[in-house]
Amino acid sequence: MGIHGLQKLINDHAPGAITETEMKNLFNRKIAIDATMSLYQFLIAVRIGGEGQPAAANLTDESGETTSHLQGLFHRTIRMINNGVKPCYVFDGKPPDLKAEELAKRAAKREEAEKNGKEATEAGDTETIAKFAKRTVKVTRKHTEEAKRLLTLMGVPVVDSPTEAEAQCARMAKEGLVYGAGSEDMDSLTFGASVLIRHLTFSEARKMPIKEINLSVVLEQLGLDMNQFTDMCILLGCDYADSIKGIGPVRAFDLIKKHGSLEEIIKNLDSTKYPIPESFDYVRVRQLFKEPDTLPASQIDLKWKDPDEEGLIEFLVKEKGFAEDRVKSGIEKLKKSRGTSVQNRLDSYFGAPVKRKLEEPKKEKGKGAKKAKTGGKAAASPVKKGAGKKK
DNA sequence: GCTCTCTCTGGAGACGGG
DNA sequence: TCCCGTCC
DNA sequence: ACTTCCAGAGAGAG
Repeated sequence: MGIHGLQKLINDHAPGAITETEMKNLFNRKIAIDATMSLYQFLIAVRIGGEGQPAAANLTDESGETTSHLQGLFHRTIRMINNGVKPCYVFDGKPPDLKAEELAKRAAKREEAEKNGKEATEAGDTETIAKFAKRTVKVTRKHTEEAKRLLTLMGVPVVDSPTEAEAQCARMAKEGLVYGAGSEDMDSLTFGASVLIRHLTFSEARKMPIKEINLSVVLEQLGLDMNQFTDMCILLGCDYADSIKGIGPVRAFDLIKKHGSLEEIIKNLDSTKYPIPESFDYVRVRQLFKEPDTLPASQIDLKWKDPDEEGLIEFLVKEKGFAEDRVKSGIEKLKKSRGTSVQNRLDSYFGAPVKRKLEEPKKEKGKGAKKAKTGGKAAASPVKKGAGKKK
């Protein structure tokens, strides 16, 4: 997924488009997130390492149904909301035709893995079973429905995209419905997202910084318009077409600057030196990036609500076997964060004074590590960040 | 010297008790 | 603050 | 998608 080498090209030629943001810059920001990608990650990652464990070592409820996606989604979403972010999750619809080839490849791979897994099961080879389990991971309709139910109970809006969620997120950002698209995929920019936010899954300070990439600055600093940028992305290599051997980031950028469009580039390219691959239907790919089948902002209504406490207990604790105290503490974080966010919005609307009573130093029980969000702007920058950096 | 390709490396969810 | 067992 | 994938860094080929 993504555009090959685009991150580096932007690093090199449009560094001003990249901002390392702090959490406060995302406070009250609405961000559209590809839900399917997130669920996939959780299904892959949230597992019990299986020495002697049964094969599919996901977290499960009593009846053996997987709950890894719910566990991951619940906590990650709480984390974001707890930091003032307003996430909405966008779900995939039908994939575009141009992706059929790519999807067929993936399906074949999965089938092969399933076959191997089955043979291992018959042989009772638990190690091999576990090995192939991760390759057969697939986000099912059931996972999706459960994720939507959970998010709705949490008061988080969900959006159904007609086609690719990534394209829908981009359009929502483009049309100003949200601040940006939260994704690791650079093709968000090719789909026209005004702002792409990478490494949003901030795990406190121990992880990578959050990076914002601003599309208009990218275009400005590269000296390209959006059509030229799109053509360059196709040249770099995307999910929907093969790339041309021998054309990398440097030549792609050069060529688009020189000729302005793929038509002109191909016309002027030495085809013996750089043969055009057969499946290089750049006209259709260009069209797909430019006008993907997505909903306009006017047809989407985003509302963040208070969590349904009873509903969450019923779903997560009674049906899915989550620990009640953990779910309750999660709900408390949601309620508290929402209160803060509403309060803050009213404050800024009415020009309220700085003084507030929300200065509880303990954001979590017992852990004073995080800076208490005092009302004043005491320049309370967490200075102690770059601690254990040994390398 | 420049550019692409190859190879190697490291990291890949989140929580929380100790 | 980090490590690592656990989350379900 | 961890028996993989990706990004970054450095070496080497054209």
